[in-house]
Amino acid sequence: MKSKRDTRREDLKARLIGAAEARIRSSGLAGLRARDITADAGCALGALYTAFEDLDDLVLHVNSATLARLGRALSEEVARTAEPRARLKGLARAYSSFARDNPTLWAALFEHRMTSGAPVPQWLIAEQAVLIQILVEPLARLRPALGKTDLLARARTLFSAVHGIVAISLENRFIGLAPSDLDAELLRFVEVMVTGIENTPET
Amino acid sequence: MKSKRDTRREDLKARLIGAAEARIRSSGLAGLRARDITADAGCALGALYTAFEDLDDLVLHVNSATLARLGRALSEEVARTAEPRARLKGLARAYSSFARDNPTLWAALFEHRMTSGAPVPQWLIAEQAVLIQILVEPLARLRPALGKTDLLARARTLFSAVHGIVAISLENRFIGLAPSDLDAELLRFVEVMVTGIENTPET
DNA sequence: TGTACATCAGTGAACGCGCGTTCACTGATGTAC
DNA sequence: TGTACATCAGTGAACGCGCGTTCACTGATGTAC
Repeated sequence: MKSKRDTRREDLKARLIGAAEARIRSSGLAGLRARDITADAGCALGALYTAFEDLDDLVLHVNSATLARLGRALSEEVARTAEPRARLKGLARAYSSFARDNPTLWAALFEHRMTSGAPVPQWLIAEQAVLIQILVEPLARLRPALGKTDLLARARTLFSAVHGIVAISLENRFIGLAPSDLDAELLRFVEVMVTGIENTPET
Repeated sequence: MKSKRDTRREDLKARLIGAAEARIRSSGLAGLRARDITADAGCALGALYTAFEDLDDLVLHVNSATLARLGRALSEEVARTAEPRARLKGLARAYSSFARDNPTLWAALFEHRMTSGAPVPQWLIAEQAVLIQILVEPLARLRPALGKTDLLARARTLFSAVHGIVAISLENRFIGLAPSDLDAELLRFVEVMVTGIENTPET
């Protein structure tokens, strides 16, 4: 059974992740400060460095939690819609909704860079891979003859394209679609993509 | 005619922009330092603040120069290929090449946020709009019946999607296509999109 | 169960430094006559 | 053209502060008997 120390430690970690998440939600990743987080979490500044490697490490854990929530949102859509075309459209809409509802947390997934310049750790990459698999499955049903490698490439392209459309629309820094037109344009886009993927001849 | 003062001033601005550009090219936007720039430009630290509002303002001017170079790269492709489908594919490839050849400058276009949290100034937005117009023209020839608003929406979607595919592939933080597969996948993608745009019924 | 000691999670003041921006100064450029 | 004065672009040392991280300390938790 868990020692009191272990329980406290886990509780501290959870409070720090929760506080960091709330701060990113309200002020964005760029406004994240160690002092704010620890104050919100009700612990000393130094405690952050006993629970996590450093601030980057904490952000990675927030991103992990965000990926998990995104994964749950997409899985709900999977449970809701079986037919491949409809499911892919639903997934695009779910992705767009998630990004719109959690703009700063979602942005942190892509904005965050390690201070040291180190690459994103493998365990986070692996968590991302799970999401791509959600796309592979309906694509495989649309193109049963396609090999694993091709399916993965198609899934990544589809994900990246949908992400680009959502990202450029939501940050209003570059010229993108007005948010009101986003979902309609996104559905049209996925429709076109899916039809294309179904009918494109093998290469 | 220009006074000696005006000439010097323009020269100073150009040197600062050049130095900042070179620094972003080699170390990325995050590594940009006022001291490095002015040292490279051969002027005093304070000179930066006589030539530009602040560091953000200088970065905006670098981004403007980058947009201009991107615009020239795309225009060359326009001159090379008239047929709409082939031109759109060529533009996607040119965009991907530009991003690959100028990764940090290209990334700065999307990464840079005003320190003050102010929005991107209108004059920069206007420079971006010109690039979207390059897509509108061939799309209009593919779908002559489509209205201006719809064409613009289609152009923005296409741009955003291509951008997303390139962006996620080039930053290797998120799961994207391997760079070696990028161009092939991009061409296939544009092919599918264009065919879809040609054939999708009016809404 | 109770006591004595050991450990170590958590504390928070202090460190250290990076870095954008300012400002009193000066020497080159421009103006007036 | 030449001289005297005015302007102001450019200088660079100094400012100021934000902020991640450390570390000597302490009190709560765990262990041994």
